[in-house]
Amino acid sequence: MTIEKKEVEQRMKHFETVCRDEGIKLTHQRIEIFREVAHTGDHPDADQIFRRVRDRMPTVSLDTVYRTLWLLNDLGLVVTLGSSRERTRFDANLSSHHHFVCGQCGFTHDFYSNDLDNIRLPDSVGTLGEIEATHVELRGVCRECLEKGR
Amino acid sequence: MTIEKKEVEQRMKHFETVCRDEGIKLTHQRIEIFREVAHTGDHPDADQIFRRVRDRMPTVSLDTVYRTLWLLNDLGLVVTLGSSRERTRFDANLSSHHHFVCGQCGFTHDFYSNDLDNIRLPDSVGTLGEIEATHVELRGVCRECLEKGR
DNA sequence: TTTAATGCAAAAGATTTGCAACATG
DNA sequence: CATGTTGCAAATCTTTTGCATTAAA
Repeated sequence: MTIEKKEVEQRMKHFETVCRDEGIKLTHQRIEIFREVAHTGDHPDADQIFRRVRDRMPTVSLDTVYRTLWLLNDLGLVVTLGSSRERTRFDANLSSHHHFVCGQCGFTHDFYSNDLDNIRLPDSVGTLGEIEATHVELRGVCRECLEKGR
Repeated sequence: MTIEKKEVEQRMKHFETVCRDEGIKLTHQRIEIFREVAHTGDHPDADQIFRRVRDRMPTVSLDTVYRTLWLLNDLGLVVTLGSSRERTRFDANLSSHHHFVCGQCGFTHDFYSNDLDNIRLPDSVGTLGEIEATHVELRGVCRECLEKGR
């Protein structure tokens, strides 16, 4: 799943702006690593990102990829997903979206829904703290696995 | 957070029934490990469970704890939570509930809501696959962290 | 008694860190 | 030029595995 060129450019611009504002140096490595995450919608993990970036930039190291990804996460430029047992995966899609997770193959598909973005929460949650984001996660079996299973 | 005695007993009963039905041996270790998860509501990780069980059963080993927890998970007796960067945590609360996760301290509070259990999903998700469970995750900052921050 | 489960110790992964060399602003 | 960043290699931390011993049914 590839992100539209226009969207990728927008994400790159935003990334550069945030780095400048924060006094973070724009190194080749960081640019290529962010570009890699920004232009895919398939939630790669650190190792996958490492391999893909290495194709274009053979000297890059895995630990730089890790350091950069967590930096991007701290800067709010990427988000992590992936539950406990699997590796951490990264996503540069910052617009409000929800997830359908296949319990069989682990694949996570994004989906959008205005209704879900605006769910009404029970008053009781106000006691727990301040809510910043609401995220719906559907667990199930994806079409591909359903077909394989039969 | 401690679970009511009655509820714990119910969980233990269910655990024993499932094990018998599946031909899984009811060893001391398994009983104590499940009891430990069943009687707490604070989502402990494998190591915490190990330490707590070891207090009562000094010979238990960490790998047995892991093996048992994943077995319980496969049997549908516990559920895992905890996102990528943190250790896997375990929960024996099987009734439909949702989570409030504090982005600061990582603490996950359970909460209940009939409305959320029955959210209406957009038709489009039908194309993704078969949905088994809907789970709402709220991200924010918990009361404790809010107070510390100020 | 038979088969599955445990404990131990060692292995395997994934991720992180210290430090000298290097590139960015 | 000063400082932050990288690459390397080694360390760390969590989780898993092989195997001989032990315990449940």
